[in-house]
Amino acid sequence: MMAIDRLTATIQPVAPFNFELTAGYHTYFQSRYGTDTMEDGIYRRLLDLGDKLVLASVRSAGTVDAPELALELQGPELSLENVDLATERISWLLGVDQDLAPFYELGRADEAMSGLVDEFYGLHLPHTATVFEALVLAVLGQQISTSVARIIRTLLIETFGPSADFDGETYYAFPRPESIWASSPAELHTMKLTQRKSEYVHGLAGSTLDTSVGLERLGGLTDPEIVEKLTALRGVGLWTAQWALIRAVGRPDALPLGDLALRRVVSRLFMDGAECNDAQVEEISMRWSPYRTFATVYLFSELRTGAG
DNA sequence: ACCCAGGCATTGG
DNA sequence: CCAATGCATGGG
Repeated sequence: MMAIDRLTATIQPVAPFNFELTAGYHTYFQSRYGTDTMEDGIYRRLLDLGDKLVLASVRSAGTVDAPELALELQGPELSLENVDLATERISWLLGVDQDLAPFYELGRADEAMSGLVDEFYGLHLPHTATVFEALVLAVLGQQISTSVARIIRTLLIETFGPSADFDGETYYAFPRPESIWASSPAELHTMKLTQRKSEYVHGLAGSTLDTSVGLERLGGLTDPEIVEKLTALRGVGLWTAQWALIRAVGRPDALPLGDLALRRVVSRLFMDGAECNDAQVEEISMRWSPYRTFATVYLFSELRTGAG
């Protein structure tokens, strides 16, 4: 058995950075959501570095306006290279490099958004580790309640995700596309996915493994180019593509039109509760452009915390 | 027992 | 081109 190393590193996010809110958004403000846990002020995630699995434990070592994160890594024979890569991954997962100031300037212009900016001051936007992860999570969540989606996500992760034990606990990373591809739509169907979604998820694994598609290399493309590429995949519509822009690519001006919950929260906060359609959501959203991603996440934070 | 939930592709007019 | 339909499942 290989020896387990324990190394530490520090991360300095761009201020303001509220660690509890940002990690909490990742876990839907619960102690565990999918691959992520948040307990006793410590955010944990198992990082899949390819050749080894490393458990990252992150806690705040600063304040919202002078933020610092203390990162502890556990894994077999950790090299300095491993530490650098893991630090980079955690920085991306927690969106530490985002500058919230331009969005806050826009957001303070209207009363409702101004309230959210105050309430969630320092919330950065967490990211997924891969585009594949964002797409699969979005597809699983299509049309069903978040509580059902959560059960299915956990089942998929614990069935197909790489796992490792640390201090008597088992941790899971998000399934690799290879594992899903090696499965079958029929097997996925037994895991509470619809037959359709089983085909979508299996197909997404195949597309990710097909390097000519370039799913994990979207960085050089414009938003519309990314949307076009993603919506060409079966199971990926505009809503899913926009969430991928937000969660996986980190683009600042995406908007998941078609989202039922988004319509509801916009209706409540900006239309006196009157029902609204996507066209109205889009019109209202323009006041936050080019930072509609931030606006979207702050609106969803309102839902996830059960506020309002 | 019903109805709905952070959509999507498919089908039929 | 637009409207209607089925989908799996847990919670209200």
